[in-house]
Amino acid sequence: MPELPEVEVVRAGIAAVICGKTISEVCVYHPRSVRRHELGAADFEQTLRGRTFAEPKRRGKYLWLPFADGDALSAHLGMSGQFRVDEEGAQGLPELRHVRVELRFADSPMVLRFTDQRLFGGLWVSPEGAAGPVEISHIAKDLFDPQLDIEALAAKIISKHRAVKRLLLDQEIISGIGNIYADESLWRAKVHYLSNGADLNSKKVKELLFAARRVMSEALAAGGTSFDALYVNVAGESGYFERELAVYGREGEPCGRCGAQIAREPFMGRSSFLCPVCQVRPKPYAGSAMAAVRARKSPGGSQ
DNA sequence: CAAACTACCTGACTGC
DNA sequence: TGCAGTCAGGTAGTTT
Repeated sequence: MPELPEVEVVRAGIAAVICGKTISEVCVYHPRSVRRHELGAADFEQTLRGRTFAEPKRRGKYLWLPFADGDALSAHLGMSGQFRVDEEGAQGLPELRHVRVELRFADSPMVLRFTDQRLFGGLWVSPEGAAGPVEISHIAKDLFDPQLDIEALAAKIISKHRAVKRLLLDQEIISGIGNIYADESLWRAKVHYLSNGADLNSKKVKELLFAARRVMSEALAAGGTSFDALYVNVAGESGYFERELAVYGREGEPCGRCGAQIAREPFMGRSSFLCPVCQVRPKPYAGSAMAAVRARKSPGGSQ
């Protein structure tokens, strides 16, 4: 499940090998992987030939690989997308399953493969996208972006009457955070995922954002989080941050701070892991929809 | 207009 | 052994 640290590991891995290389051949094996390329798979293959790669970029979980001519190859890994770099005809490689797109180069025996079991990810060409594809202009800056205005971000979060985990996961508010690092950040800052943005003060929100930046920095240094073969770097290797996770995937294990059992609760159609002691559940709003339902069921009753 | 909901996907796993 | 059902979750498009 690639989030910002995993995508950055991939970006750096690609950057180390494709800068200055010129594409000679492109094969699309599954049209869904290029569904965001509006002119279709054949055009995707044809238009990429002869392009020369410059320095790969990233915002949040999106990647774009600029070309020397000002266009770019954009990418999102979705749930299971991977880039793999191998030598043509290399021996002893494990069979790559779910190869969707292959790129070969005029000046190198390297093969760049995009693999994706679940097809949530994809590639497309962004005309004049070298400085930032227009298709991702709605995506907010991420916590590693030196241009990020943390005060403005904190103010935006505090202005929202929505659960803070929804806000962390909203890529139009702050990008790069997915389910794993959201839960880890909330645990570190001792904030319950159901807390409303408006429940928090600026100091607490910034504490949460700094926790998120820190946990993702640590994950990046460890090569990312790998639960299974669904996330690996461009050489097919797993990251080591899974063992450092405090709550995610640790239902029933003791909290590293207080010893209480880590809980798992359904939220937004996925799982939220938290320490029910360190992270105090907020009282429901008197005016919330849930409070209205309770009031209707037990008129005059109090919570 | 903001917020919430749902379709898109495949493989691993569970229960009968 | 087989098979239906469940879960994993990021994004875009649709509905409320």
